Amino acid sequence: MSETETRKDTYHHGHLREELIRRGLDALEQEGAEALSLRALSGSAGVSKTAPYRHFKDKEEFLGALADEGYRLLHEALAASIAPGRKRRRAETPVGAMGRAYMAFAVSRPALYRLMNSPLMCRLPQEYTGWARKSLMLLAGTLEAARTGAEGSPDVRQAGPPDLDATAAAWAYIHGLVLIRIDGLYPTDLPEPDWDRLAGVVPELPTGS
Amino acid sequence: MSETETRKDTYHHGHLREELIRRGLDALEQEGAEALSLRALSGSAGVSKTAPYRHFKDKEEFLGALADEGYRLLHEALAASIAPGRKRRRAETPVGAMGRAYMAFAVSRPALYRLMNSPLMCRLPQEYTGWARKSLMLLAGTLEAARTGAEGSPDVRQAGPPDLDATAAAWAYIHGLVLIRIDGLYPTDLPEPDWDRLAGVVPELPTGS
DNA sequence: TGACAAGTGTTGGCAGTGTCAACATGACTC
DNA sequence: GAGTCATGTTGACACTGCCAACACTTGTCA
Repeated sequence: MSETETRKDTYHHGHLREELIRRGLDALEQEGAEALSLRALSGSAGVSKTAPYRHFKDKEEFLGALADEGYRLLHEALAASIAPGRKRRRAETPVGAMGRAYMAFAVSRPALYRLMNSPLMCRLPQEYTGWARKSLMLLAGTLEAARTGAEGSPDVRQAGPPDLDATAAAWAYIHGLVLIRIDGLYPTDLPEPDWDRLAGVVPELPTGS
Repeated sequence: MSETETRKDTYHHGHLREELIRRGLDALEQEGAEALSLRALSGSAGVSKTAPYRHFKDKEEFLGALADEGYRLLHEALAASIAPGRKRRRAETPVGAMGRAYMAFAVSRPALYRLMNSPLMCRLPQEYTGWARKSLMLLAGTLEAARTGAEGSPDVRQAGPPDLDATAAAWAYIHGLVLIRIDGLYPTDLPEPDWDRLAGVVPELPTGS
């Protein structure tokens, strides 16, 4: 029996839901999303193959729980990147710092990042998309603070209606950048872009019609 | 028997490979990539479940063939968007026209677009990535022509070494924009961005370190 | 023309998956 | 202490990708 496996000595596991999510996050990066199997996960947790169905309606809902946890971690990382006390690179803007933190998160958990941004998300009930929403709003608030010249910690509540097109554009840029990198889409025989620098310079969208 | 099905009257099908690809592209958009099954495809083509394995090593290679065909179509669409005779919107740049064509392609075949940009691509042998490479180079050439002020049809061969970081940035922007749209990631309770406009204004990357 | 080889399609089978219905166990409540 | 409910188990079904062995057709070359 591998040391990563546990055997339950009681009929009821106790924290199966949490353990499945924890093991799911591990397996995601280890084996990839395609290979992630509820049965295998149950087995390694020491419960029967159908035990997960007491906690999740189906596999999709389980993946939703993983994604939600991913967004919680992402939100944490983004918030930390612009925390007041944090030491900054010279001439680094909050938007740039957040872009780099976003990139770092995705690179550290590529399979989870993919899952978090898969079409599955829009089919999920709201209870699984709370952190996703918060993460996007944190980005929007930071962009808005930069646009209106407000320094310090951004607060989306006081900044008035943000420029949502600009938010979408900045999000698109960093999202695309991250995916091209972690999916290995950039041709390997070309000199590799400086991903980290690019993540730090979120381009400006030409305004107008 | 459905009219979309065929029954072969000879032992050998004759054009099974082509038919599988054609049906695969259809099924991809109809049922989604997750539900795409070689067995079901074989069945609807009127051959046995293992017949595809005479033409493709495994499912991944089949998906690679679909993606390659997708990139051929994308290249076709991008090239048409900047063709000399084509009528242009007022004040539309070649880069903008190409961005809009890129968006239109992805929206018309979202599942195929996702497949074309999945991590699978970097595991594929070169014979399946030719059109992908050509498409990216077409984008790079158009960006380079815009950057150096050359008008008319871009030719990556004569433009000298392109600014690959700028290419990666522009690609990232439009790629991210497309994915956020087709994957339905943008919160539905917020006013929807003007995707088509955004696709037409590829932002400028601040130069320098 | 006829033997042979290569290409293509078929059959049966294996291991693995998600999911369901029926049942078992244990913890919590009155 | 009885009953209820959450949680875990067993067995089964339909489905998948893929493999080995076999069958049919076509083309090649003496």
